[in-house]
Amino acid sequence: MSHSLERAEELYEAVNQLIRVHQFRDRDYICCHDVTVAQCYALETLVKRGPLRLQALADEMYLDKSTTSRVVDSLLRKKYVLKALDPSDQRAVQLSLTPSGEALHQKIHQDLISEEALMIKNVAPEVVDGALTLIRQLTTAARDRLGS
Amino acid sequence: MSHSLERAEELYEAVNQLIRVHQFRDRDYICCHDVTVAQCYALETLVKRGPLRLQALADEMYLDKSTTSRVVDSLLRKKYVLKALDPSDQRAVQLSLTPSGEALHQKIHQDLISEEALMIKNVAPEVVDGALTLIRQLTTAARDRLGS
DNA sequence: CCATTATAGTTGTCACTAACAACATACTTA
DNA sequence: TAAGTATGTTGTTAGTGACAACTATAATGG
Repeated sequence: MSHSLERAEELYEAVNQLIRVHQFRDRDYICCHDVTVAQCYALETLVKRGPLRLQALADEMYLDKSTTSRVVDSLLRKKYVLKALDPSDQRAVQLSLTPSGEALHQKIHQDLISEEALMIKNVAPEVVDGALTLIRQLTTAARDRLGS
Repeated sequence: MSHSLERAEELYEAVNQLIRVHQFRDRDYICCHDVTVAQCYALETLVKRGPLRLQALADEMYLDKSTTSRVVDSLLRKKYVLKALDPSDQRAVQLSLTPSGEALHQKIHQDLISEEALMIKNVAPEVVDGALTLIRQLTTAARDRLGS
C-alpha cells in the first residue's frame, strides 16, 4: 500500500514535468501562427471529432460552455470556424472548420509533429511504443476516475 | 522515416489527452484549497527546489519573471510565501514558504497523490514503473530540445 | 394545448494567466 | 566613474476560465 503511494507520487511528478515542458513548447510553437493554444485545441478537436455542437465541443475540451463560446467567437472572427444552425433544433449550432481553418490546423499540426519527432529522435522506437500504451492507459484511468 | 513521424503523431495525441485530463483534475482538486493551479505550482517548485530567487523560480516554471512576480505577490498576500532580501545582492530576493505555506502544500500534495493512486489502482505496478521511466525519458528529450 | 420544465448558447462579471515593454535600482566592468 | 548588465516591479493588453443570469427553443405532462 505504501508502495503504491510512492508510485503514485513519482508518477505525479513525472507527468507534471512532462506537462510543463509540453505547455511551454505549445506556447512557443502555436502562438506564432495567429491563434492561441486554446484556440488551436478547439481547431484540433473539431478536426478530430467532426462538426460539433457547442456543448459537445466544451465537453471534449473539459471546459465550460461559456468559455468555449468565447474561444469559438475568436475563431469565427478570424474566419477559421463556421457556425451553422442545426435544422433539427433551432437552439443548436453546428461548428466546423472553414478551408482556411483546415489549412491553418494542418500547418500547425505538422509543425508540432515535426517538433515531437525531433524530440524523440534519440529515443528507441520500442521505448516510444511502450510509453504510448502506458500514457493511454493512464489517460483512460484518469478519465474513468473523473467521470464517476 | 515515415514510421517515426507516425509515432510522433501518436505520441503527440496521447500526451495531449493526458494533459487535458490532468489539467481538468488539477482545476478540481487544487482550486478548492485557496490557491490556483499556478500558485500551487509555485509552492511545489519552492518546496522541491528550495529557496529561490524570482528569476530562478520563473525559469523553473517556464514563465516570464513578470508573471511569476505576480503569482508570488498573491502568495505573499496570503502569507504562504516569505520574501527575504539576499544579503549578497540588494536587488535579489530569496523566496521560501512560510509554515502555513508548507502546510497547505502538504495538504494539496497529499490530496493529489491520493487521487493519482486511485487512478492507477487498476493498472499493474510493472506497467506504472514502465510508464514512469518512459515519461521521464520523454521529458528529458523535450527539455533538451527546447534548451537548444 | 398550454404551463412547466429542461436544454442550447450568449453575455456580464470577476479573478487569474501570460507576455512584452518600460522602469527603478543595484551590481559589474571597462 | 561611466556604460552596460542583471534583478524585480509595474503598466498594459489579450486571453483563460468559471459561475450566474438571461434569451430562445424544445420537450413533457396535466
